Amino acid sequence: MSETQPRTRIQKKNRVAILNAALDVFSQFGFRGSTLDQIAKTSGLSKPNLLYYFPSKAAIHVELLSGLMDTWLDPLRDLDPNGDPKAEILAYMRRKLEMSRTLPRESRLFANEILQGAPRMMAAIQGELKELTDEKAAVISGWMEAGKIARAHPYHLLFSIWSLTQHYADFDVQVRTVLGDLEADPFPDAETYLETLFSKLLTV
Amino acid sequence: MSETQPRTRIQKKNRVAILNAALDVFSQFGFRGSTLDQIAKTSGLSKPNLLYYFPSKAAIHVELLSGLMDTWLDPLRDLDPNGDPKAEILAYMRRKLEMSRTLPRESRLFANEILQGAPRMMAAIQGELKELTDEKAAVISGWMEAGKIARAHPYHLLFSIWSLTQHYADFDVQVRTVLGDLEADPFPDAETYLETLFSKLLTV
DNA sequence: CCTGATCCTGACCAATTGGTCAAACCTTGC
DNA sequence: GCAAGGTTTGACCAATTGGTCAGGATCAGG
Repeated sequence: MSETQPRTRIQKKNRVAILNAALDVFSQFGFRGSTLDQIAKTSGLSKPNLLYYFPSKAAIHVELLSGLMDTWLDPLRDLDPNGDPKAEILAYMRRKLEMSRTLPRESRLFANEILQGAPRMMAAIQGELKELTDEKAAVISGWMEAGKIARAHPYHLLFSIWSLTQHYADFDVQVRTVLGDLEADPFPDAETYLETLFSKLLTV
Repeated sequence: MSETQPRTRIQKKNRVAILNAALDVFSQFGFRGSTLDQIAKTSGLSKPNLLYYFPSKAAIHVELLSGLMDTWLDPLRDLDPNGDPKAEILAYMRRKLEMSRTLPRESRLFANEILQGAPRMMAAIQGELKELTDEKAAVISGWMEAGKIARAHPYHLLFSIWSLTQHYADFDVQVRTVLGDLEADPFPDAETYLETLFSKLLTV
């Protein structure tokens, strides 16, 4: 069944299991590097059974990506034009960092897609993402012109928040290896560091 | 021939052509997502001919990666313990940003490898990269303790330089799309922004 | 407990994959 | 200009790929 709305409890359970397994696999190997057999084995279902719930490998990927963009933009949507400028931007950074901690696979899925030139996400980037970014960049520009925070390129400011926070999900292996302790949690120190970085940048 | 040293001019030319094509393909699709046929077509050689110069697909990938780590660490090696602290760190950031501009495929190849858990690069990360990072983090720590620059977590400072500069290569499509003009060069503004960011962070 | 719908599987398929090989084709140095 | 080695290729192979299908197993409702 290729229906978007699961009809039975079995459908609900298995679709979740498939998407979860597919997220594991796609986020690590990208679309072309992933196979239905890997997803089947990871989900515990048979390959023909995957294709009973989704019409194709591409359909599974699209389903993951289409759900992703919404989640991805949530922290930015919450940036409040009426809040305290510096506090709002720092809170946004913290929400993005929290997403990297709790949803690292989603971050990697996104990174993989962009690395490949965003073949299946171009529309969402040109649409939702660009529109929201334009809107919030304008808000930030307003704050700067009003002298509430220091001047800086608003788009590159947003890029830097994306880059710095997602780095801790996408380059997790590198971060942990360089820090030496594979088990230790790098996020507390990262948060402190990033708070200082942006606090100094934005202080007039 | 799988020899590392090309013996004839034809060998030299074709090995370069193959590695160049492989860099194109691997940097976009990762190891598993790339095929010998793609590399063959991109390089203009036949598939059996590829395998005359390299023993396997994996050997081409390894050759690219082993050359990469050295290039990758060059800018950090040049960080001079005897130079002016703030100027040295800013210059390091500029060198890294310049590498993202001139070697975006290498940056993406690296990103792809790390995203997949660094299966073929773990040794280099635990070795060369960690050692050099430890060494330079100690230098930076020394500068901070001497009051030459403001205190900040030295490792996360380096992570932030890596993350911010590589972002402009790895997420190029997104950056250009959000900025609106696909043709425009985002790097000048990026450099100005990053100079401000790190200048403010490091000023005591 | 029966029947219709849902769910699942083994067997299968054509295309693509990484890789081999013998034979033919070039270069190069004498 | 001719051998000897270097280069290239078409034909081929076994394994893997995404996907199909007929039929059997299981479930839900009456």
